[in-house]
Amino acid sequence: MNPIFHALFQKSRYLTNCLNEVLKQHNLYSSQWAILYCLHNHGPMTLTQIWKYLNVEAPSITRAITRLETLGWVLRIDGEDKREKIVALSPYAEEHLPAITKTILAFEEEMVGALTVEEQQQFIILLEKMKG
Amino acid sequence: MNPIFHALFQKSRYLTNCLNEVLKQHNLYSSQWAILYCLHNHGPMTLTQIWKYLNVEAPSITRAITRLETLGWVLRIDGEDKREKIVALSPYAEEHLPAITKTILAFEEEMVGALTVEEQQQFIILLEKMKG
DNA sequence: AGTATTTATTTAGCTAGGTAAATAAATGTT
DNA sequence: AACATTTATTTACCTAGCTAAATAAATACT
Repeated sequence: MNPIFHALFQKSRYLTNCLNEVLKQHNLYSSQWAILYCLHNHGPMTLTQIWKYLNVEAPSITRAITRLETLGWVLRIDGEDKREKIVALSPYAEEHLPAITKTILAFEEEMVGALTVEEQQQFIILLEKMKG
Repeated sequence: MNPIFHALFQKSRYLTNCLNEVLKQHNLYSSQWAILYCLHNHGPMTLTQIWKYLNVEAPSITRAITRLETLGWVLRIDGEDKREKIVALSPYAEEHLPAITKTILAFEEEMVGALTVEEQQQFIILLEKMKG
């Protein structure tokens, strides 16, 4: 097997584990944070907007949102189109996001700090080149 | 969030999904194939050797081996040290591995073919640079 | 208007990773 | 030899992705 795949999968697992470790102090998992971050940038979104943006399937998002709702991070609001549910950050989330963002920025600096900006760009270009 | 992480996680998911798709014709999942490939290269191994090599936790391997055993791909043999179980490829696996390897090589060529050898090396170097 | 199709979300059930704790055999210590 | 510690595997249970199918609302068609 091409070592690229082994290396890529392994680093991906490793980084999500690290991210989960770091997010423990905020009682969050990395996938939950991805959603909060998404909502923070875009404002309230429908489930469909979220899963399309994050590039995962709908059921994963349904489950994550349900969890985030019971934990008090997000609110589910009925849309005008009664089929869709709009998801928004709760005041609790708004309040805590700055501290979490700080944690994340430190984490990213630690993980990716050894790479120059050019190397980071190069890395993404190479990633994109795998299967067009 | 640094786009590197988003891109990395996403490509990792995408590639495992593609790999699963391609392995369907052999009735295998990517994680199962990783173990078969490992055994093919190293010969019979203990569970501990396998999970250390693949860099995952022991319970994931226990589960996968149990599944591979009931499907007839591997055999579990008691070691001299009665605590450890030695895992070996079954004759069935030995028989089918060449065809599977062929499938995998074609898949890899498709996925990584757009990258030159230098780019592939560069990619791995950049991956390694993330968190030393 | 009534029916068929599409779209948004959810449910059920699968693989695949993780941690924590249980079990059983081997090894070390006194 | 008896007891404590370490090591290998397993079990139980969690997150997190996936597909397939169910449900419910909106839209299109005739």
